[in-house]
Amino acid sequence: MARTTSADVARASGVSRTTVSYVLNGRRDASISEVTRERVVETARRLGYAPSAAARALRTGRSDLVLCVLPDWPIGPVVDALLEDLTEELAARGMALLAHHGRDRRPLADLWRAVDVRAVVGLTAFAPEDEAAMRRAGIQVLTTAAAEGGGRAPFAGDQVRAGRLQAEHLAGTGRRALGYAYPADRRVVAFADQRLAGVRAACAELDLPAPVVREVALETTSAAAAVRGWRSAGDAVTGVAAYNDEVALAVLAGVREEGLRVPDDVAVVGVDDVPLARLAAPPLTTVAQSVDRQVAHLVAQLVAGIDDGDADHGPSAAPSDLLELVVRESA
Amino acid sequence: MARTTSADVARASGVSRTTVSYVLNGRRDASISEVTRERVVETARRLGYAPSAAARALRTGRSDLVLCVLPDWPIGPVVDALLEDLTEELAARGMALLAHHGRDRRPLADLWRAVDVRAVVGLTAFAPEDEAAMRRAGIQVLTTAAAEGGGRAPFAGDQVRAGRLQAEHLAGTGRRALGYAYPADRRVVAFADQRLAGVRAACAELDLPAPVVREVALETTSAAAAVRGWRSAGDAVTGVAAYNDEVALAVLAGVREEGLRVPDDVAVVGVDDVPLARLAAPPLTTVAQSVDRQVAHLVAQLVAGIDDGDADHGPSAAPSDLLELVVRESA
DNA sequence: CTGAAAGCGCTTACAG
DNA sequence: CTGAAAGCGCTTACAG
Repeated sequence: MARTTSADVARASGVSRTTVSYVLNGRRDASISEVTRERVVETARRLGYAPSAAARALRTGRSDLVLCVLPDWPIGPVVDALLEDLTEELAARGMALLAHHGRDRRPLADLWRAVDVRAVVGLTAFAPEDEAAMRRAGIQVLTTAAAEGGGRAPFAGDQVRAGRLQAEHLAGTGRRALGYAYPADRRVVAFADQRLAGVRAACAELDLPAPVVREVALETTSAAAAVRGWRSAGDAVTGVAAYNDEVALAVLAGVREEGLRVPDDVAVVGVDDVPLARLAAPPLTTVAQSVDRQVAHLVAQLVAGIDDGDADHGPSAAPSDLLELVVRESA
Repeated sequence: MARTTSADVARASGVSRTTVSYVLNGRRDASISEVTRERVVETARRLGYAPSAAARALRTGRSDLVLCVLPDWPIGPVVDALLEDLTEELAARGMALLAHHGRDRRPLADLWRAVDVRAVVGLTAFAPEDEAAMRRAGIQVLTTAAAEGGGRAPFAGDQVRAGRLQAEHLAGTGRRALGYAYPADRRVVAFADQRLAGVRAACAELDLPAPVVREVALETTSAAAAVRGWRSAGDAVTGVAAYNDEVALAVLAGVREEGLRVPDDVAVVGVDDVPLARLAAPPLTTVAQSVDRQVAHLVAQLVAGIDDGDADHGPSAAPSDLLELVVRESA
């Protein structure tokens, strides 16, 4: 059984394909009689007619598909929320969003065999040749990735400031010798380095010694080893800034393992405020990132870029109140 | 600057579009001289030629795009791994995978305006009219969702058995009055109900009283209230099966809050074995699901369905060794 | 070994 | 108010 085409609908309703197209695309200029309109709509419904996206794209020269290329690091609730919101916003503009989950370094070129896209939203940086090729093909490219070495992370606000907030809080509660719990997951180094830079900068400004960096895997033994290292440093570390809440939870376990107490012996601060942070023993002090506001900001930026067709929208300044220290009991 | 077409490549290399098409699609039957072939390939590269997916799809009548419709519940590492593997497998077959993240109940029909797809993989059940429409349009539909009321979850192995394993372990360590910590997140009820059914079944078989079900949100106060409820039940509950590790961690916090000890006063078992499970205080006993094997099984099933074009592949039996109890200190 | 031509299903000036 | 016709860029019998 062949696919239903607009010609089928035209024949069945006794009009030309032109009229079918006008009716179904709601063009107001060509005034079609109400009777005809209804007949066409009804026929299309009855026949289960779905226009060919390929034919439309070929004819109009533009696609209604926006592709979102996901980053290499594990995607969490922030990206999830972003995708949902972006899907919604684009749908309101007649566009559809689909996400590419390939972790492979395979060039995007392979994808273009399967789909034509109107715009590509990168939550990660593109290979320069990929980006050039896309622009040459007339695809609009929006990247939220920071320039190499820039102070801004792909999104999620100002990572450097997150580290700064951690160190300032630790210093504010009287800790002078700080440790930094660096993540073992290599996919995440770009974030980690920026947060660590923030801790370093704060230490320098506050006349504290530079933080003692130790890698902490998500296991008690790894964390315990790090804790021993910190305690036996020249100045015994009394405050630890962790890359994120998961790492902070590992540090908590390591401190327990070593028979020390939090925050009396060692204070610990995380980043993210995951749901589990408040359930930790003791409840974790952390830097929360406002997902809602971040996402709203990003979506607005992307939609603006797509609306005016300007491919050169760099990331504009994020609202400055995206980060917030949540003080609980661990520091 | 207009887009580069196969006609441009043909002109620049002094051959016909036929030859360009043959060369670029690697058709062996039409024997093209090696010299010509190389010239065409080189010219295409130099011009940055990318065939129009729309034109190809229109002409061949088939698309190389496979769409994966994601479920309503929060996507975690399992789905992530699945998407990666599936992307890889399909790429090897010249197809591309893209994911749809819309949580909306908006009909899929809107999506067909933007893309033609070869197959749709549903990690969630489709509305009957959506599914019918897709099949009518010649789209292959593969669903991993269990039939309503069926014993198998969308994927991720046998959820009923996970609950069974929890209850059996608790009973095996001498607990007779069991509690069930039901999740507050409504998106996850399908899973929760199956796991709970497993706990119920095991209790019945072992001649234990039915489990006392309490909802537990991811907050200490909510969990503490549940713990009080369990302790004051007719038979004071001494073992709790939690929906998953996150909920189990909340129960741990609630037990602490009430001044009780785990596992001496109350034993707790989770499901999932998330990285944080081993970092809990005390380390969490849980039912691990082998992500790798699950994913491999699912991917094989889906790829088989796409390869032979048979849309009627029901979920075949999963390997039985997907679930494994990991005994740590909480039970 | 290579080219001219048809046709996939749509949209849209243009003519009536 | 509605229709006939062109053309988007490709692939593929078919002819040479």
